[in-house]
Amino acid sequence: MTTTKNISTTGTQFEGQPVGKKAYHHGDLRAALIEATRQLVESKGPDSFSVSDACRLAGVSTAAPYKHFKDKTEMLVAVVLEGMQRHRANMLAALEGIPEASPERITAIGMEYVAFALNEPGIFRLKFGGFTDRISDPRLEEGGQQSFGILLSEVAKCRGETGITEDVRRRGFLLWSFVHGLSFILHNQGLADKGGEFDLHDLLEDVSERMLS
Amino acid sequence: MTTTKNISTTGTQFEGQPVGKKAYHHGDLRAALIEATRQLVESKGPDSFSVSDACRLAGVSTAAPYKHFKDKTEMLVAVVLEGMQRHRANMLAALEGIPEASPERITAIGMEYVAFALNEPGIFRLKFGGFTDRISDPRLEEGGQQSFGILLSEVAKCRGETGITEDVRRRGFLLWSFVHGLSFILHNQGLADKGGEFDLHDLLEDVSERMLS
DNA sequence: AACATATGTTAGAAGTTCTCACTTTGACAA
DNA sequence: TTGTCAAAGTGAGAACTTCTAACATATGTT
Repeated sequence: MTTTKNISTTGTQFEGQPVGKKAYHHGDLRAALIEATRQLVESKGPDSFSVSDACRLAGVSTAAPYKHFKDKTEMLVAVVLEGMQRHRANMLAALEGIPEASPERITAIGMEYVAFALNEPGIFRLKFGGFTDRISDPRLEEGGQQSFGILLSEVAKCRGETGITEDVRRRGFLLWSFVHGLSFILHNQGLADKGGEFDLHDLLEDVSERMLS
Repeated sequence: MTTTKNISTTGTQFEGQPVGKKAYHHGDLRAALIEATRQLVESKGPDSFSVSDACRLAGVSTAAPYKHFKDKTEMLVAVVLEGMQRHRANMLAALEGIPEASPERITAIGMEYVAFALNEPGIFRLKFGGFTDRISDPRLEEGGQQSFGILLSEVAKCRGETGITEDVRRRGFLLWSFVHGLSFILHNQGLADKGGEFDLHDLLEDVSERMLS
């Protein structure tokens, strides 16, 4: 540690902050730590993530995070919650421009679901790989319900229903199971062996139609 | 640590071992550690598993495992491999007595797959939750292929094919995705919310028929 | 019986999470 | 403008981890 003067590495430096001098207070350490955690989870994998690594990346002492998070778990949960929001936003965006009540909308949701698993495997694992199993956080619960709700509403429209009937829930559940499993398999195996030979869009279209008829 | 004389807690004591006196050598520490690891993974969850806990449970020093396993990861892999063998055996056993070339055989495999996820959630998570992603062990690879092979062979028979055609592989892959996703969802949520309202056997039967026709 | 090998043990290095007492800073009231 | 307080940093260290190194003790082969 040779530098007492130091150029900020965060990019979130406040305007009034003199450049070339390290601020004692960070500005927005919470956000910086979440971003550092996200990066590390993606690059090293959730298992290898350590709070100390995140501190090193953010350029603060190892005690600093505990002013913003209860513990390591809460840091990871924060990253998951942020990821889920992006995931939902992506799925909604994927529906833009696709005719209402068409199975293609279901396919589009599935494509986006798989894309998230492949593009952000670290967060996907944290969210669905069991890490959250023993954590009862209403925000995690609620986020999952919302995502499922998007799918259910599309299924209802495709089936010509106005509400979420039991039949809609059942078909939605089956579709969700399939897309979830497909995502996990591709996520695990990186398209290498099983499944890699098939066109993703074809598979999703196929299943959407089978499940809606 | 008050006892120098100690009754073996492992149940795998050798016959010649005088009862009431702790042996310096364990007898089969490798197996005992695998069993301890399995128990802890199921009771505390894979994330909370520590080698030291396993040592305490097996009644040996924390350095002992390293005579049998390269590191912590290798201990967990050993547990996964043993679990996969049981999983395969269960699936094959579930087929007994079910008429050949009937979709009910596919359903039976699915039921067993889900049962494993619910009965041995710790191992299920280790195997499929991403832990093995960065581990390239041919035995893990091979085990997965074998399980998938069981399904493929049943699909082929149902479709009246003699070999594993592309159509068979495609249907098998779709079925597997579904069952895998279903297992994961039920595993995560313990049947609590989504999906718990439906009869498992019905769902599997439904999907098997949709995918085979 | 003796020796080589396998399989234990203790001690400890390096790294982890998290707490505690302390310091610095920004904000706001007087 | 200035004094004070709360928020948000710091360093030190306790308790735990994984894993290594050096040593001790059984086992089985000759």
